[in-house]
Amino acid sequence: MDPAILDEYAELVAGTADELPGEGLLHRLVAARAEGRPLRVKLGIDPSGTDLTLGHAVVLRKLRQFQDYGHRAVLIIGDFTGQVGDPTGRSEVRKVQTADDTAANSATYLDQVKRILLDDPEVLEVRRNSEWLGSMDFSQLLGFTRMMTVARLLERDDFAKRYKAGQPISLMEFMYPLMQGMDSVFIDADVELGGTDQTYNNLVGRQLQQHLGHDPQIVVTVPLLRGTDGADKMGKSLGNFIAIGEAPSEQYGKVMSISDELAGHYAELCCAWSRAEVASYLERLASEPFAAKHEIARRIVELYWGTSAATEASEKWTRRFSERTIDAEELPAFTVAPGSVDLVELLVASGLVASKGDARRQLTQGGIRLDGTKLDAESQLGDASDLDGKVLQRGKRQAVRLVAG
RNA sequence: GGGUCGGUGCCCGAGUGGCCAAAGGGAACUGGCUGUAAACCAGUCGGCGUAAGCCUACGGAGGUUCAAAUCCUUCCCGGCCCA
Repeated sequence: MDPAILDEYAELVAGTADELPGEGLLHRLVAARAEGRPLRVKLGIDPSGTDLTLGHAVVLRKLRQFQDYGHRAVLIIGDFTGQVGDPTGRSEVRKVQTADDTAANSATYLDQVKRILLDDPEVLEVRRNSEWLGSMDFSQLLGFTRMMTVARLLERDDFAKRYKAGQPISLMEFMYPLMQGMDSVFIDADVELGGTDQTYNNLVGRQLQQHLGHDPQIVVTVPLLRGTDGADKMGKSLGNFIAIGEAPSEQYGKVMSISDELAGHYAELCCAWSRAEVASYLERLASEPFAAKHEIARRIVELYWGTSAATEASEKWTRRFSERTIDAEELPAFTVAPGSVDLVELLVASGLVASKGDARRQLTQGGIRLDGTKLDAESQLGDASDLDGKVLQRGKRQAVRLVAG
């Protein structure tokens, strides 16, 4: 066998969680090569939110890798299925979205997706599943429903739990995996990518294709990226995310604050590195963790904002946190009303503390600094004009630049 | 439809007339140590007040009582069992 194909295969499955069936991708690569065609690699996205995070980026990067090898990414915007809502991992019936919601969301999604994928019609095909699902008639639908059994649908963990617990499962939700599978049929997918939480849905696609006598798609899943807290998967609702559109210094700082152990995980999933690069990174991480964290922070910022932004973010970080000098220009400004200033009230007004009680607590504990000098509850600030340009800080991370009003 | 158990602070969870802003754990925040890592140690963790204290809070609304998260009525929501 052509060693180049083996190598391509190895890169494509690097950092993935599962390949079903095992080595299926390799065989499909070989077959496609023999036919002189690229693979059609499907990824469905659910237009339910707006900001893409590094978590979403994992699977998009994997898709991009396929593009880099000349395969065709078929991105499916679930504008139709989005109105149903993916029941995956849900313990209750989900609210439906309106067509307007999904339309607005998918536009912002696409903008962001194109920061990762190659936006070239040769290797990118964007489809909306309303295209085929929206106009399907009832008899056609029944044709598909015959290919799936209730028992199999009930195997799904979340459905099984809900069923057992006597919680409602709407018939509409029940149809969801089937709809996702139909997408694979309609766009004729060779491969479907997804997070490990999508394994079941993706396998349904295989089953439908098989019933119709098509070559069933290979299912490749990627691990779910853990959030910056290292505990749960990265998610917007958990507040443990890094958005791909976030400012360079924010991204840099957030990456620096993750645990060492997580850095390896991010290196594999967020950096678009080859196997060899990841391996050598892991070595550096073990011997020189701090430097290695800088390296990964830099890499991630670079991917979304470019080299010079990454350099700048890195320098800023060092000034701020290693040398402990605060670059006032970078901080949000807070305008102090003229006249004499009450410290506690200023802290509350600036949003650094949650309440006056909180302000006093922080003062007692030495958490408040003005231009680097610790303040206490007795500290007098004088007049607003004396504060102009000074930096008021809570703890290590939160600070505002004061401006006399 | 019947029975039964339950709904407590960001989350889990104890409390079953006063000693309850409510045990304990987790999360979070601050300090120390550090590499804005982890681990560890210390403090804080409803609001207002320097404080005494006041206010808000134990699913909702009423009531009993000097006093209710705790008792009663009613309503809403959930689990389990039966039909």
